[in-house]
Amino acid sequence: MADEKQRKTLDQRHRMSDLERLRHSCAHVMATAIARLWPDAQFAAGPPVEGGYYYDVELAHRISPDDFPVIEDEMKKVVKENQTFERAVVSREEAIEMAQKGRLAALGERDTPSTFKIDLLKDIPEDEEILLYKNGDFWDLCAGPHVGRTGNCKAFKLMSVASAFYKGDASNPQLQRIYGTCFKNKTLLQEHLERLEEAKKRDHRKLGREMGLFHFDEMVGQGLPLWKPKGGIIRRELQEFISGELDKQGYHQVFTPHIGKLDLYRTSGHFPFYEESQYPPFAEREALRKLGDEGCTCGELMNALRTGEVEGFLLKPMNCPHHIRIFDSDHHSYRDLPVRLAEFGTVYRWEQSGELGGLTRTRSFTQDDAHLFCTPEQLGDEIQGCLGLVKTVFGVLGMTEYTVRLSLRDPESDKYVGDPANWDKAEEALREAVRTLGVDYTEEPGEAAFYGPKIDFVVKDVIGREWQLGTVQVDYNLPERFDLSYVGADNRPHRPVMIHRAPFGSLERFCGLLIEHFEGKFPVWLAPEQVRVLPISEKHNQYAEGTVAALAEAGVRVKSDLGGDKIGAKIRLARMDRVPYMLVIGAREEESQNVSVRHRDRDDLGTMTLNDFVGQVCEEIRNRSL
RNA sequence: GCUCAUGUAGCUCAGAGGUAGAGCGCGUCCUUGGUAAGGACGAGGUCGCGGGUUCAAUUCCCGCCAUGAGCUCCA
Repeated sequence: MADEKQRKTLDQRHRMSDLERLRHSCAHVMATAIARLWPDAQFAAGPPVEGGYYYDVELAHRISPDDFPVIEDEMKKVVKENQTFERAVVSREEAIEMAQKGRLAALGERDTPSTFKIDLLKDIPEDEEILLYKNGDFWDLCAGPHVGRTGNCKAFKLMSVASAFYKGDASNPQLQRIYGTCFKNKTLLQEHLERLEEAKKRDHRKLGREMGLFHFDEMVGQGLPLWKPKGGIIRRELQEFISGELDKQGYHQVFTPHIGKLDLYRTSGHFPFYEESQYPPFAEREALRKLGDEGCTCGELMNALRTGEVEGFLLKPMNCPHHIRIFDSDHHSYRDLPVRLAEFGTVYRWEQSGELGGLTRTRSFTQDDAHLFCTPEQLGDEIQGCLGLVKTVFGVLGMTEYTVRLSLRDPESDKYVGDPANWDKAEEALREAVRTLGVDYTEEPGEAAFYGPKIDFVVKDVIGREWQLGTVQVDYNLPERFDLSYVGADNRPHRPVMIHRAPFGSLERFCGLLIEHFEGKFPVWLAPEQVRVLPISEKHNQYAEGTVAALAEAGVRVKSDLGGDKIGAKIRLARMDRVPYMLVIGAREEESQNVSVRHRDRDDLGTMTLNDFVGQVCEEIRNRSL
């Protein structure tokens, strides 16, 4: 697996774009500057990444953003010196000798060897040649390629410093990772920095607070979102939208408790296998009392829960076991299949504290979950149905910026359960379905769940992080573990295949990305407040209230601003609240029984009768127009 | 979970070893104004929580909690 990844990066290096080549070269310029400032620096890897580059360094001095100007000044000198990037092919022995003398990723020989470079050398396959690059006195182990001269790195900036485990392994030491970016010229760099600033304004955490959509409360707990009334409206609208689609596609909605007996999860295999990422189980009161009387320790209690000696309950980390028990509560003939059970199911997972963030990663979240039980023959059609649903959902919301990932098993690994022949069938069924979908997709070997392959829809957030939203997963494992069966045409029992699917994935995460996608400017059907009525003076408050009543009667979410502000201020406020429609009401409107319509983005839409406006807005809501 | 940073009014932030300030928001009053900010006055803070150093801590030190970035993880 590590080799696989290593190989991939190597491949990518040889296929670098011009910009990546420039950024990769800038990483060397930065390393040169750091080596001048701190000669004891030990460098690991320094590749280009989306938006820039980084270089990992081990250094006694803790680099902070305060050091950036100093490093950048030194980098400017290196750029000004306009050193040539020279490529050298050396023997393995020569490379190792240089590394032993501390000569790699350094400006001269040192007392200490270039430890990380020695280790990286070991990872280069025997049949591959060893490449070094040098600029000035700075030699580095590097497959390249690079730009011609350091003078090409004209427009760069150091962005941030963080830490990263060496080779991405949490058991390895942590290095300081310094991020920078580089562009062909200063204008492009400036534009990039402005884009980043703009993007931050769309951050769902910022907008969520400003717009009063959700709240995280220290007293409630980390990663446990509270949906406020306005966010609640968005969530409810999304659920109603999905429910409508489910009805069309022959799903049955079910409701299940938020907890289940540990035995349920022992059978599914999730306990104690995923114990570390679950809220701890709780024992029955009687059992606790008895163990307490016996002077049992917490450790002993946990062990007893693990072995099943003491029965306990778990907050549900997923909905599948409950749905499986619903399926299994009836006898099924092949004529009944597929059975499609759906639920907006809230699940609880003990995510690592450092992983939590806004709505995108939480400890309680609600999946728009469903489990389909079908015959092996039905699998292909059912997958296509699921993918179609995901595509429909994304389409209605205008989310076109997604990538599709087909996650397959790693044929080398033994972590996967089930019959390889079934895996082949499932992978082929998914591949076939995603092709039919007509979108670009990437195949990712080794990314499958342990119980089956899957297709994920992935969307980026404002700072470029990728998040999995919609997912369709094939599962041969759980039907086996729960010994599910249906009666076939041959009157004999057969094992159904299960599909797990969720178009949104998690409502929390989806809403987070949706907020960023719309910049808080939701389409009318989703907007918490759809229309605001703005009387020009208090003389028209009564007519305004009548207008509000008429809209509310028609099912429109409407409010009025009856305060003493001037109309300009009221408009400003409504726009900042991102209300789609504003109705300006004054003497002229009251006289003619009309309303003046203004849109948050399209400005003045002219005057029309209240009835016409109600008709238009209701139509827009009904169609879920964008 | 790890590394680093941050935590001051509802929000955005300034500040200094001697118990606090701005803008916005909020409240009251004046203004009744035609398409992105009318005016006056006022209320609001145990300076995240708990220890320590000090005559004195919101400020310095330690621990915890929370948030952010990155890494690791994600059934």
